[in-house]
Amino acid sequence: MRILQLHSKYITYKPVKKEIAEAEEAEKKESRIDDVLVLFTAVEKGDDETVAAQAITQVKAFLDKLKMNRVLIYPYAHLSANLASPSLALRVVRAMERIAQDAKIEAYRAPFGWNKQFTISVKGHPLAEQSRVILKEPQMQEKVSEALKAEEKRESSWYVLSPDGDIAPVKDFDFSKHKELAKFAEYEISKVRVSREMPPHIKLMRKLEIADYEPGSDPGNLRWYPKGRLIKSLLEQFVTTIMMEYGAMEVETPVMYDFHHPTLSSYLDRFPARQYLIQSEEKDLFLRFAACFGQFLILHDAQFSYRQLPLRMYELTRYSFRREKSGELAGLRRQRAFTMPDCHALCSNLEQAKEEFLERFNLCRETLEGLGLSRGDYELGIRFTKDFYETNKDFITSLVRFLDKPALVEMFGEKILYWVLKWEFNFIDNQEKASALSTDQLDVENARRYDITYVDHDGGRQYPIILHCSPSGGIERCIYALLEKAYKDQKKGKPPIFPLWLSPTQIRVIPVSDKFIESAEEIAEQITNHKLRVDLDDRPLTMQKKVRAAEMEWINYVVAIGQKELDSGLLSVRDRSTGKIKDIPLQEFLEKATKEIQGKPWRPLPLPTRLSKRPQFYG
RNA sequence: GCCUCGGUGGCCUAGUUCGGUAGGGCAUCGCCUUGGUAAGGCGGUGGUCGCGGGUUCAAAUCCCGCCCGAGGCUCCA
Repeated sequence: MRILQLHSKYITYKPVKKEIAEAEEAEKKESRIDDVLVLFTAVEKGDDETVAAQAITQVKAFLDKLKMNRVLIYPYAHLSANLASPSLALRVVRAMERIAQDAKIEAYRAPFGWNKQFTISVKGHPLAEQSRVILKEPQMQEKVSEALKAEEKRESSWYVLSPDGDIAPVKDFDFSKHKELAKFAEYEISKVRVSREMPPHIKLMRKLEIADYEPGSDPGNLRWYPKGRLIKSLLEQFVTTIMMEYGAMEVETPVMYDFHHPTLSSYLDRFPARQYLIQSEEKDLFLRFAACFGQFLILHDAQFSYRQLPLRMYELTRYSFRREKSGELAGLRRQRAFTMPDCHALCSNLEQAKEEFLERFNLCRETLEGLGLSRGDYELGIRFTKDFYETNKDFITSLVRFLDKPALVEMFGEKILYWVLKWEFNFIDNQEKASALSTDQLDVENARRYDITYVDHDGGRQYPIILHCSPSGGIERCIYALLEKAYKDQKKGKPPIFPLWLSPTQIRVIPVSDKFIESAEEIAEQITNHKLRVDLDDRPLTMQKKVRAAEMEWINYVVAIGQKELDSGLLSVRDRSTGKIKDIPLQEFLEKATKEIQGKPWRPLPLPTRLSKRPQFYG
């Protein structure tokens, strides 16, 4: 028996004419049923009442889950090429109706054997559309055991792996010195959280005029204000530079792909509900959710041999699209359109892959360090198959040793996805939720799927091992982590602050009265010449108020200009990180600030230098 | 998508229990003040109380539907 099950707002149907001699008697009149689970049902050879009962049991379970109780059994032959005889089929659908009514389900049935006209409105939630195949008992057992096996495979167990190689089940590990790891384990394993607050970073992303929700778009597609665009752009530039230095070749690939492309569709079949779909002329297209597609298609067509391996390819995807469920979207933590650096490396064999993997692990650590997240700010999660661990213990432990703190481990009985080893750096936020930043995977499957081959020593074709890495994770998510970290600092009594290189305004010059605006402007110009982002508060406000405004914007250095400075030649610099005011010569201050941002990308101030000329985007 | 809670000038918020002229603070604009490191003073503009419908003499307030947000569930390359 095959059932196409549709949770519908309503269905209307009207018998038009009898199709077969055995058709039931029915009136040619339209029926309408609201809020109903429609079961388009095809009865196949070998089905009987036990199959009908089995079908209703499954449907009942589903109804309970959706808290509804109304079904329409709609005989629909087109689902199967192996139909039962009409007389048997009629018997079976009648049995379904009866069994359903016995189970206290409000059951309706469309007449059998008629050509019917119908209109249906299907609800949009993920469970609304399902198909079922129900087989007779003996075959079913086989099916069930297969399903069970699949279930077993999916089962994983949790451990903590220490730098010395000790691996202990999570319940036996002493977390007293590893509070953040405990939170991570809690989140990953039990996923129990209670929070009624708005995530702090969402308030901050608005208050600091970084980004905001865009009501004119789809949820999870953000608008970026000038300051946010600057921060994001600096991070993008930073990560891209690291990738180029690592030896990756930067490419750019399309954001949309043919839904029916032979190679892509097999990959896509595994994530049918998660894409944005668009139509153009006759084509069905989907928006990419990572850079894999474009890079793999390039690599499929490219010519290369073992001599060019490892081969590294990189793209900063602006954007990657994932149509996450609306309830899962949260500010800068998770969007439907996000920016992800994605780097693949093709390796000739496991040995080379392992070496490459370690190099990238270190690179990821440096990347996070550079953007202001140190070892203490994230937790390592490692996932692998049992087999892979058994044969590569030292290698896996070496990852943990690199970071020099225990990692949470998820071990799988068998390979269920395309990778055998994967790790992530996870940031734990103020609500004790964990989000992956950097990640790398060791993929032993997709080269075959995409038919990516290299020429080996002997001239034969080989499938490479593919590593998939995002050195920083989503760029938006990096900003989320920085904001949440700042909020953590604030709770501890430290001033929240950005690393200097990421601050939209690094230095603010405040004239103590408007007599000094001109002198302040001259100072500001000198600072700008040193590639520092400086602005000037020329508004007719009191000095105190301007200082307050600067502090609320998280500006790293505030420089006051008045008669005193002009006389002494020293600058009066307020340092946000310490709250102290120091009088130092301009040159010395410039050297200090320049040193602080050494080696990091720079972009000019994204707003008018004079505050009086600026719009207010929020608040 | 489901369940729960919420939505009041650009921002924060009082008022909703028990229906009766929407009130305050910040920001913005104007005037006074020209200042020394986290809020100087006075005055003005700005709201069909998320949207649509209903009940009522009367709705921010009660009822229904929808939109948006948060939390939970589910899902998560």
